[in-house]
Amino acid sequence: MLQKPRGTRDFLPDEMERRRLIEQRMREVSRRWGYREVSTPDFEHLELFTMKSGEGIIQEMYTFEDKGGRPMTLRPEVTASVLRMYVNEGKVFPKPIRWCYFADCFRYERPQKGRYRQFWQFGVELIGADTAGADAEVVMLADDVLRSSGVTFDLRVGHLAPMKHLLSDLALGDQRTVMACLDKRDREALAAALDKRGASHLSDPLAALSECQTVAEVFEIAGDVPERARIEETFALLDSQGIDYRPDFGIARGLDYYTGMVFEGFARNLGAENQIIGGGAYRLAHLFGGDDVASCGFAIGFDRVMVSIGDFALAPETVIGVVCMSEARERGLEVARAFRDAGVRAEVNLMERGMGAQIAHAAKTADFAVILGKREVDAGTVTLRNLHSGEQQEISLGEAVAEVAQHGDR
RNA sequence: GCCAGGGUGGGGUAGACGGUUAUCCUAAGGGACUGUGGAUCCCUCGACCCGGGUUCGAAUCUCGGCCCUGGCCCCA
Repeated sequence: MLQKPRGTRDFLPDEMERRRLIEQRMREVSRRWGYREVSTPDFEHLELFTMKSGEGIIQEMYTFEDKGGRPMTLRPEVTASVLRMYVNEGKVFPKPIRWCYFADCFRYERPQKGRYRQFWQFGVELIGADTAGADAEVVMLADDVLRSSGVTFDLRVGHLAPMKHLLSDLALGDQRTVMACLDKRDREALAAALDKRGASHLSDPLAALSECQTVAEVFEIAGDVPERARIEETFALLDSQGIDYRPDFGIARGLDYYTGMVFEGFARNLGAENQIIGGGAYRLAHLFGGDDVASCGFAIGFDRVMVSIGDFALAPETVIGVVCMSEARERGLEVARAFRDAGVRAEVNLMERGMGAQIAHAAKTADFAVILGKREVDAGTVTLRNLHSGEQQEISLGEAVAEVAQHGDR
């Protein structure tokens, strides 16, 4: 049998409804903060992503040439596209710009728990506000969105400035290597990397930086960095709103374009792939030919959130099954339409089965059966049978619709 | 790319010193039943992941691949 491609998934209706529900909550929370949804192409010029992240990521992407020989790729993430869109057509909008998105992305990686080759991200980008308030808003929104989904998570917020300040004597490439060790919490590799570069004296301060429980401790170690006021203000804003997070100045996020505040979130009940959100302040627009505008955003691994919260019961929906004998087929369509017009999900019989079999089927899939035979057609009535209680009555169509509507959801 | 464990009808499974027509449950479709229920009974549908090898004979042994699950690396 033909299999679906590796790392992809099929979603049955129950799961699709759960996904739509959570997705909708995320959108709704973002909307309330003023973040309006945007959409960008599913594929882009390959160059967009190599400009942002380097050539090395090509092997992780679904790249192809279009029929004109242009190098293209299915998007591996959304931030680059949104910033490209900003440069293309968003520059004239009043700042700050608040956008959100929900989109599937593609990466050619080894699938494992919570990691798929086609996966969905919900994210926001706040463009054009270079302030502590902007940094704090993005973290607070992330917290709000994640809470709305019902996922249980730990949030860690940091800033790159103290770490970079300590590493300022090292070459840029060396800084990156050391920061990667820090990000991974690999103290041995960290010590080795520093030793090799004649910077062993930084080992203890850097390790201590990762362990800091408060912002005050950070500056005892890193000294009075220029970003100090902004960092203190950002964290004070988070504290003032009771956001549940831990300061973590060991977060490096490994990427060149992050410029200041960075944060991550982890689901408590997932395995190796437990990071469900990552974000921070960055500068990208200038790479795509725009102004060097400050931005801040996050991306949530939607599928991991869904894995983390697991299956949950959906709100039941009242369903009626139209049971009709062959002489009532057209009447059955009229009756179904009346229920649909009233907002009720109505399914007509299509199987040319006997009445007993139709009712048996309706009993499995519906809450009410609306029975139509010669008698009802002649009398202009319907027989409404409650499939839970077994009670039934022969009444007018209008009365039946009212009865079902009043019943509400199961 | 690497490591470990797996793969039998749609779902769940039995069968493994190699040997009849591959077991059972469930789901689905039909019938008993042309005006009333999920019961019961009967029938039907439907599987050994793919390919090579060993063998008279492979679901079973062997090799390779694919896929799944988890982990490593990576994680924009």
